[in-house]
Amino acid sequence: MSIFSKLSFKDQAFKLREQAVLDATTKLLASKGFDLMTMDDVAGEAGISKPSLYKHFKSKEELATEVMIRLLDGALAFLEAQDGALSARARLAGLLEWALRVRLEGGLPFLPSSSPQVREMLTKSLRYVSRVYKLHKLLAGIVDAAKQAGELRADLPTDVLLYAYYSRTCDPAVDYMQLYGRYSTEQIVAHMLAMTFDGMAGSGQH
Amino acid sequence: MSIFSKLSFKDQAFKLREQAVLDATTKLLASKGFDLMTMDDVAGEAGISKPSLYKHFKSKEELATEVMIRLLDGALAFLEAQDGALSARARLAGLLEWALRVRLEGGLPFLPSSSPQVREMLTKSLRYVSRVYKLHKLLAGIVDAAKQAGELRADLPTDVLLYAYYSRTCDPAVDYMQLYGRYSTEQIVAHMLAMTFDGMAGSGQH
DNA sequence: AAAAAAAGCTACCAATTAGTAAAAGGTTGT
DNA sequence: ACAACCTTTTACTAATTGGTAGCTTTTTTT
Repeated sequence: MSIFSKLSFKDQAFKLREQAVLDATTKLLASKGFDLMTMDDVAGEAGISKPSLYKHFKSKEELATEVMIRLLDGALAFLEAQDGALSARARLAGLLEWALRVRLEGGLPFLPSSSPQVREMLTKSLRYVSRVYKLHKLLAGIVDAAKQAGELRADLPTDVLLYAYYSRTCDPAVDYMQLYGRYSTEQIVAHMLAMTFDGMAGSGQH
Repeated sequence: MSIFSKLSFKDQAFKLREQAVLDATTKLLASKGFDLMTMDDVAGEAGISKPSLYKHFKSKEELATEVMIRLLDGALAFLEAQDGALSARARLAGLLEWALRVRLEGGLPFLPSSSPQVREMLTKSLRYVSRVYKLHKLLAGIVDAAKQAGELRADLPTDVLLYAYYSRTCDPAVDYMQLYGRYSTEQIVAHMLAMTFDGMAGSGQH
C-alpha cells in the first residue's frame, strides 16, 4: 500500500497542478489571446516556474490545444447531461446559454476563430479534431430535429445554421454589451438568445 | 509653376505609395491580424523597404490605426451615398452587405474586436474614435427609425441591436461558410443577411 | 551633364520570448 | 540521518521583430 498511496498521491498532486495550469491558461487565453500570452504569464498565474510548466506540457501549442480540448469535453458533458425530454431548440438554447455564462466568467478562449495559424495548430491535433467532429455531428442532429419540428427555419442549410450558432459563443457583441452597455450577465444572455434565434427583426414568440 | 508642379508631383507620388502601403497593410491585417503582421511583411507586400515605410508611418500602431480610419471613412461614404428614399432596414442591410463584400475580398481587418490591447491602441487615436462615434450615431438613428417603422424589434435596446449588427461584419461564420461550406460570395451574403435579421428561427418575410 | 533629392539596402540595436541546462533547495519515504 | 526525487531559481540560447543609422544607387530636376 505504501507504493500505491505514494504513487497515487504524487499523481494527485501532479494532476492538481496540471489543472491549475490549465485554469491559468484558460484565463489568459480568454483575456490576451494566444499570441500575446507568454509562458512566463502562465507560469506566474499558475504559481509555478516555467521549467516546471514544461514538465507538464512540452510546448505552448500543446498547452493551448489541451485547454481547448478540456473545453470541448465540458460542452460534450453538458450535452450528455441534458434532459432528454427537452425540445431540440431548448437543447440548443441551453448549450449556448452555458457557453455564454462560461465566457462571461472569463473562461472561454475562442482560438479557432482567432487566426489561420492558430486554427492550423489546432487541426493538427487529432484529439482536438475528433472532439470537434463529435460535437458537430451531435449538434447537426439536434438542428435537423429542430428543423423537422418547425422550431428552426428550414430554408437555410444545416451547416450554415450551425456556423452561425458556433459564432454566437464568441460574438464580440457580448464584449460590447459588457464593456459599453453595462448590462448584467442575465441581460446579456437573454439578449444573445433573443438575437440568435429571432434576429434583429424579431417576431418569434417561443 | 515649376515649383508648383514639382511639389504636387512629389506629393502625388508620395500619396500613391502611401495608398499602396495602406492596401498592403489592410490585406495583411485581414489575413494575419495585428500581432502576427510584421513591418517587414508590410514593406515586402507594398514593394518598398522598411526604412521607406517608416517615412510614411512612424510606428506599427499608427499604420494600423490609419488603415482602420480609412475603412471607417469608406463606410461613412457608403452611407452618405445611399439612396435617401430607402427604408431604414434596407439601409442597414445595404451597409452590411457592403461590409461583407469588402471582407470576402480580403479587405476587412477587425482589429477592435481582436484584443483589449489593440482596442486600447485604437481608442487612443482621436481621429479613429471620432469616426466611430459619428458612424455609431448615424446608425443609431437609422435603427431607431427602423424600430419606429416596425422593421426592427422594439423589445431590445438600440445599442444591443447595434452591437449585434457590428458583430455580423466580423462573424466567423463567414469564414466557416467560405472554408468548410464552399459557398459562393452571393450565398454567404444572403445567408448572413437572413441570419442577421430573422435569426435561426426564421419567420421574417421581408 | 551636373546637382540634389529621394529611395534602397545592409547592417545593426534593443527588447521580447519560447524553450533549456544545471545547480540549489525542499520534501518525502526509508 | 540518508537518499532519491521533485521543484525552483538563475542564467542562458536562439530566433523574432520593432525601429534606426548610414552609406549607396537611382531618379529627377535644373
